[in-house]
Amino acid sequence: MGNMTIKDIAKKCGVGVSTVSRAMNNHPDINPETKEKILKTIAQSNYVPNNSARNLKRTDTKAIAVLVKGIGNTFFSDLVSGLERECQHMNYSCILQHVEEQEDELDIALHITKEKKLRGLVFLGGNFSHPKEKMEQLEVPYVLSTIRTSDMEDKKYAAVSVDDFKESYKMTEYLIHLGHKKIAILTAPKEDKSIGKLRLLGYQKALRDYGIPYSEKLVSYMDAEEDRYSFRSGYKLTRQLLMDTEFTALYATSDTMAIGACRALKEAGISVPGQCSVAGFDGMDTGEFYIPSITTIRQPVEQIAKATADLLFDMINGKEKPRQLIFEGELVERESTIPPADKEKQSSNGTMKREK
Amino acid sequence: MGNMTIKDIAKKCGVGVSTVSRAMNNHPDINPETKEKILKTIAQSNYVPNNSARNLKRTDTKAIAVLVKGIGNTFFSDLVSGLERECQHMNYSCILQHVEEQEDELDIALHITKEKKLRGLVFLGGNFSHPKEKMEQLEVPYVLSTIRTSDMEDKKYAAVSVDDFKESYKMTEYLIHLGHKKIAILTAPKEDKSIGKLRLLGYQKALRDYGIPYSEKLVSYMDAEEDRYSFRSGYKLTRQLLMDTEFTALYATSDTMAIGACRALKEAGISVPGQCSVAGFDGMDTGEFYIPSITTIRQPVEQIAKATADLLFDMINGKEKPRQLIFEGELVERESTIPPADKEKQSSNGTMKREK
DNA sequence: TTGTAAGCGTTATCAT
DNA sequence: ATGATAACGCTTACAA
Repeated sequence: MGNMTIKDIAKKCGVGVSTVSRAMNNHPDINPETKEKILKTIAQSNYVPNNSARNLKRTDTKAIAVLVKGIGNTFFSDLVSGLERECQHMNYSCILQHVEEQEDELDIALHITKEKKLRGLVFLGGNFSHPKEKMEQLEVPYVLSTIRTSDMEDKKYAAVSVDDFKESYKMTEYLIHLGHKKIAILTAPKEDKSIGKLRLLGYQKALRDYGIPYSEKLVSYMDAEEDRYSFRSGYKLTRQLLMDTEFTALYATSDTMAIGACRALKEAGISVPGQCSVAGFDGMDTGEFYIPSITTIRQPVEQIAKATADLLFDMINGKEKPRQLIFEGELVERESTIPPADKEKQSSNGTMKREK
Repeated sequence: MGNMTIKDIAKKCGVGVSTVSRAMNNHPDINPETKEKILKTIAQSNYVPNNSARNLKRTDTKAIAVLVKGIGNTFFSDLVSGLERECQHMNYSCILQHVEEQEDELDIALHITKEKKLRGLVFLGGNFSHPKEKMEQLEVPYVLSTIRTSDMEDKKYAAVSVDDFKESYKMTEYLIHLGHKKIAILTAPKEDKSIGKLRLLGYQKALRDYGIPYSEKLVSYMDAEEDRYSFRSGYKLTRQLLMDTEFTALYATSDTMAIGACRALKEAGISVPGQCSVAGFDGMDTGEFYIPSITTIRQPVEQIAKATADLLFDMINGKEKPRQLIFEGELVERESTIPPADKEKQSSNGTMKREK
C-alpha cells in the first residue's frame, strides 16, 4: 500500500499517467472533472509523489535555498523568517539548509543546486573564504547576507549587510564619548577574516582616531575550537581578561557574548554598569530582555532580509547584476553602558583602581 | 561545463558509466588504478553527481532525518547535536529538516522518507496531534523526542522525554516548600494538548495535594498566534498577570519565558527574587547566565539524545519495538527563587501586600 | 575487472 | 483533453 506510484493512481482512475501528472501539477489542459476525480483518489490512497523523480525530470522549479552556517545562532532566525516571507510573496519555495560548522557551504550549495534544480541561493553566516574559481561553478545567482570579507569587493559577489567595520567603530566611539579609555573587546579568533576581523579593525581605528593607546592585553580572542559567539565563550573570555588587566568598559562583539561577560563580571564582584559598562552587537531580543538591558548595534534585520530577497530575485530575472548593499546599523543605548565610575582614579600612567 | 553527467566523466576517462559509479561509491570490484584516475578526473572537472538521480535509484541509504518544529528554539540545538553525533557513530547520515510552525510535520515526513529513502525518523517539537491512521502511513521506524501527548500511551508511539507532568509537579512542590502560596504560572495556549498541557496539570495537581486553592487568575495562557515560549511572550503574559493579581512566585514553563517575566517584574518595580521568585523549565544556557540565574528543571539532553538514537537504531535493526522511555529531570536551584519575603503579611484570607 | 542495459518515478513531448 | 513514450542521471544486475 505504501509504495504507490503515479502508475497505480492512473490505473485506479482508468487514465494515463500524464493525466495524473497534470492533475497534480495544476496544468491547464485538463478536464476539471477528471482532475477532481484524480485528486480525490490520491487523497484517499495515501499516495506521496516521489520528489527525487520530480526533481530529476523538472526543469522549472521556482525554488531557492537559504544555507545557514551555525545552527542555534538565533540571530539568523529572524533573517530566515523574513526571507521565507519574501519567497512566498514571489511564489517561490524556500528550502532551508543547515550547514555544520566544519562543512563546506559551497560544496553543499553545489550539490543542492543540482539536486533541487534551484534558481538561486542565499548564504548566511560562515567565513566564506572560498577560491574564486570554485565560486564560479555556482551557475545560479546567489547573495551573501550578513557576510562580509576583507576581499569581497574584488570578488564582485552580491552581498547585503551592515558595514561591520563602521558599526564597530561607532560603538567604540560611543564608549569613548562616554569617557571610557580602558575598553576591552571580546572578538573572533585571530585567524578570522570575516565580520569578526572587521569589527576588531573598527575598534582599533576608533581608538587610534581618539588617541587612545591600543593594548593587546585588552583584546580577548575567541578560541577557534569553542562555540563561537556564545554565552559561554563571552564568559570565558571575560574571565581570562580579568586575570591580568583592568578596564571600565567591555565591548563584546555579540549580544550573547555580552551576557556571558556580565556573569563573569558579577562573579568577580564587578557591577554592570556601575563599575564596568558592557556593550554588545546585533540587537537581539536576548539583550533587550536582559537586566541590565544591553547597549548594542541593532542590525536592520527586516531590511536586510527584504533587500537580500529583492536583489536575488532581480538577479534571477536578469534585472540586476551582483551588487553590494550596505545598511546602516542603529546604536541602541540601553542600561548596560554609562560613563566610567570615577574618572579621577584613572591615573594617567594607565593604572586604575576599581572600587569594590 | 556545468551540467556534466556521469556519462561525460566516463567518456573522458574512456571507461563505462558503471565503472565511474563504482569509483565514486567505493565499490570493491574495481582496479585501484582506474579508480584513482577516475576520481582525479572528477576532481578536475567540477562534476557534481545528481542526488535526485541517486536517491531515485538507490535502495540502501543508511540515513535518517530529524524533523524539528520551531526554528530558533535553542533548546533543540543540543539535542540535534547529540543525535548527529550518534548517527556518525553508527555511520548513518543525518538529515536535519526544519518544519515551520504552520506546516504539518507528518506530511513532510512522508515526503522526505520517500524522497531520500530514509531508514528512520526523529520528531522534535510540535503538538503532534495526528490521527493514528495517518501515522501508520509512515513505513519506517520513528521516535518522538521531547514530545508527549495525553493520549500517547494508547497510540504505542516510540517516545523519549522527561515526564512533563511529574517535573512540573516537582517544580511547583519546590516553590510550595519554599513557602509560596500564591504561585502564578505562564503556560501554553488553552487548546494545547502537548507538553504545555502536561506541565499545567502537574502544577494543578501539586497545588491540590498541598491544599492550596487553584485560581484561574494566576494562570496566564499564551496566545496561540504569538511566538510560543519566547522572551516576549513571557514578558507580555507577566504584564497581564500583574494587572489584576498578586503572587510571590512565578513559574514560567520555559526558561526564555522566565527571563521575559523578570523584565516585566522589574518594570513593575518588583525585585527578583526579593519580592517575587521566578522559576523556569528546560535548563537552558540562557537561564544559567542570566542574573539572577534562573531556577529550572534541567532536561537531561545528552541522555535523551542518546536514548532516542539508540532506540531508533534498535528499531531499524529489528531489535526493539516502539517503547516509551522517561528520563528524570533535575531541579536546579539557582538564584531566582527564595522563600517569600514576608509570610506574615500573607493573610489567611488570601490577600497579600507586596512591599515596594 | 569492466561494459551494457534495464530500470527508479516522474514530467515533457508528441501524437491522437 | 488525453495517452503513449522518451527522457532525466544515476545504480545495479548481468554479461563479457
